[in-house]
Amino acid sequence: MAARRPVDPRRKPVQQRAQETVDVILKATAQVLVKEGYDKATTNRIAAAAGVSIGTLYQYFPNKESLVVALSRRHTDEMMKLLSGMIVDLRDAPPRQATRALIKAMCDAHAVDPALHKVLVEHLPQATFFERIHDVGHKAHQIVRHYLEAHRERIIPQDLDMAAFLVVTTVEATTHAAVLQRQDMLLNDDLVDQITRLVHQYLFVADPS
Amino acid sequence: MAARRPVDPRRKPVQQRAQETVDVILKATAQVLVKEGYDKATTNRIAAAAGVSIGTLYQYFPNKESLVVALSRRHTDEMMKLLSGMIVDLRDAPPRQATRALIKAMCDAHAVDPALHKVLVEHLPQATFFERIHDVGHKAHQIVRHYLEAHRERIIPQDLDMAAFLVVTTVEATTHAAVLQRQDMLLNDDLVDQITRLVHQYLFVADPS
Amino acid sequence: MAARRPVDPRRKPVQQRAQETVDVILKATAQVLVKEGYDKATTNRIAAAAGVSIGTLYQYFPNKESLVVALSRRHTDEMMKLLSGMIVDLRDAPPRQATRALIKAMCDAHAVDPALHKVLVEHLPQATFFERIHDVGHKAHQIVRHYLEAHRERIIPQDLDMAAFLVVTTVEATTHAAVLQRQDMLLNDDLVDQITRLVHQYLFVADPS
Amino acid sequence: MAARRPVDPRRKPVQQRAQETVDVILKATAQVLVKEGYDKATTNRIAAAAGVSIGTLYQYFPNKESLVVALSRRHTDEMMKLLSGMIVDLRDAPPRQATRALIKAMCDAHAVDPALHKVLVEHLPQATFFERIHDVGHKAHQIVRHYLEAHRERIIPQDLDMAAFLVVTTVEATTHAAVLQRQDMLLNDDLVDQITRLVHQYLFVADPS
DNA sequence: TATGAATGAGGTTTCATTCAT
DNA sequence: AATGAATGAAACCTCATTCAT
Repeated sequence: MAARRPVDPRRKPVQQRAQETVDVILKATAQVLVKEGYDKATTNRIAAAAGVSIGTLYQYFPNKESLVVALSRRHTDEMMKLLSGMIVDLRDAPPRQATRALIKAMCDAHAVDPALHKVLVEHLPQATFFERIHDVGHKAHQIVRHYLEAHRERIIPQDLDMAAFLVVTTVEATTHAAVLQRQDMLLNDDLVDQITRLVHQYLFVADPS
Repeated sequence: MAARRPVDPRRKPVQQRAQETVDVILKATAQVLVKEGYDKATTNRIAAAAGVSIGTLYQYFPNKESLVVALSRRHTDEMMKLLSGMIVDLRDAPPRQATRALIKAMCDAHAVDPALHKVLVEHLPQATFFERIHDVGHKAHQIVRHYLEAHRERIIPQDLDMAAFLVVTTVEATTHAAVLQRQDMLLNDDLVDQITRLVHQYLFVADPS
Repeated sequence: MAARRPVDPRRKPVQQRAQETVDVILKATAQVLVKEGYDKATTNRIAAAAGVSIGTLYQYFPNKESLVVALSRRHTDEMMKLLSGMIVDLRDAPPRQATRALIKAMCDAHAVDPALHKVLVEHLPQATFFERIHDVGHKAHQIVRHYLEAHRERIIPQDLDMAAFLVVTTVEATTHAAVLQRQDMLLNDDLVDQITRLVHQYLFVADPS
Repeated sequence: MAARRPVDPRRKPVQQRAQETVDVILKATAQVLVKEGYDKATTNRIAAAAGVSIGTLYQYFPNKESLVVALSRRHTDEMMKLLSGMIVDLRDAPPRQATRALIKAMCDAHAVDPALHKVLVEHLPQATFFERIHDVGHKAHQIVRHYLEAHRERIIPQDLDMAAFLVVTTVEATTHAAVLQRQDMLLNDDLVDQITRLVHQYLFVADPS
């Protein structure tokens, strides 16, 4: 097994100014990643975009990977925050509202920075990848799984694990694709309504709710 | 607009031996891409894996990108062939069979070489990407769209374009994810059954079929 | 038209040390060009001769051609400086002195670094070539042309343009050849005297001066 | 000293067809050298231009240099032929006619293939260079030198060697430059007249001839 | 004799990273 | 803390040349 390289920030910025520098560097990283693509995102270009010297960049990040990892942490933290709100709402909500809440939350989460999300998903090395980005999917899977178990009596599919897998995959893919390719569909609630019906009819027995 | 670099093969192999060499190089490209990842897939490594000299590689491919493009053409051609079979089956099939056929075909298409498919999807430059890989999705979208229009009277969703988008995205994402992450689910027909029901209930009014 | 590659220096050195490095690299370029010839003057060899790493060389020059172009700019600037001095001397000088001044200036200009001059003249791509090196000849042509017009009444040839062409070509070729092949002839003033008479008798009607 | 590589043709073509092949290859070499420049004149490109395979080219020429050398031999042979005619004419001609003949011959010689001449002069390695191309200048120098000695009593310059150097350099440079840059001047005899007077007045004491 | 596939040394160039200032 | 000059391994790619067919 290859030796893992350090990915943690090199030094904790304590001063106000230093914290701002880190912020500027990460913002520049995101911008360059999205605008120029992963291959063109060299450390020198990022430093230039941030308006700091390459030396300064290496004061805070020991290598290029650590930059991307730090950025992905920030990004997934934001997505997670939105999904966490959902957990609370979901707990005891009736099926249709729960489904809607899941989809809404997924839309919001993917709307944080869809282009950056795409680049990060595609280019983070697998290890780091699972560690952070896939957490979003993984967390969603667990939430859904628990919900299904709690409402087992109303659920059509027998295999709850497979059902959770299908639901999460479907919701994630459709919201992600919509955000990336069909932003026009997000202007009103039609798309959310449709996905809701797609999932709801699959999961739940007919119900007057 | 940035100048596009050439991606077309440099010289058509005329001798038998040369055709074999091209084949060996592309097979090595696929292997290295999958096993080592895009960034580690250097032309020298590919040439070594193919057992030819670096010069031989450049006899047939003008640059690294052209290698990947040629490989993606082969790959998408194979996927397309499987999807094309579907068109015929779909034409006049009743809803449930048509849905099943779509999902089966998608599963088969993604099963061609899922790991390679993932690398190609993630790393092909956008322009080339849309030209070939996305063709698969695009073609599927059109097939489904036509089918929905032909059976409009039985379809629940009003917006057929959105419906086609949701169905294709869902089927593609779930089959792709299953192939990549949950190959255990593909051993029997359970997953296909589930996806079929997911899509069928969404699209079609209840029917004794 | 083929796309021109960049030839301008990549980064303006701001620190003292960097300016010295650029200087060292250009000096090494000249040395290697002269001693080894154009084809053997690889960037690696130049970097080695300069005692810097290949990466340092590419910090300041985006490609090999830009190195040669920068060097030719330096070289022609020096030659031009010497010719510019001539303009002043020539203005109102009587024929014989003017002729002598022209030849002297040409000798001095070609003596700057004759071996380098030869390599540059022979290998610079045409576009760049005309832009800089040929400027020397072009400038000389215009100076002579103006002088001839100003003294038309004493000039034998009718076609002043052709006369200027002949004079400049002759003076340039003879001084250049002398500097390159017959440096012994430059030890005293004999050669300059001879060229002076060659040109003077051709241009001017007999005169007691 | 570096070991000299063979430059002689590898095998004397004996059959009719083989002789034609050699001819085609050399013509292609000249064409590519002139149209594409020395650097772009690769052996593969030359073979392609000649319509033969690279292997065939190497049947007749052991390496690239030998190609260029063979071409330069052909070229200088043609130029020499034109100059040789001059020798006879010159022998006992009176000064003005002799001068004119020299200049005419030089014009003719440089008109053989001026663009090719330029490429060859600039790129042939020095050793080969002096051996063949400079022979033209050298031969001209000797002819002129002999003529001057034979007519010493009418010659103004004392140093006949220097005079011959000046005359040959001047005539060569002006005819060469005219052929390359000012072909319009060659349409009538004006230029030849002017060069003739330039040289004649320099060399010879006034004479009623 | 002719072919063209194959070779690989060696060229140009990039970019993550270090370190003296 | 910040700078930016310097590094060099390693990437991409070319082209003179060989050799099996």
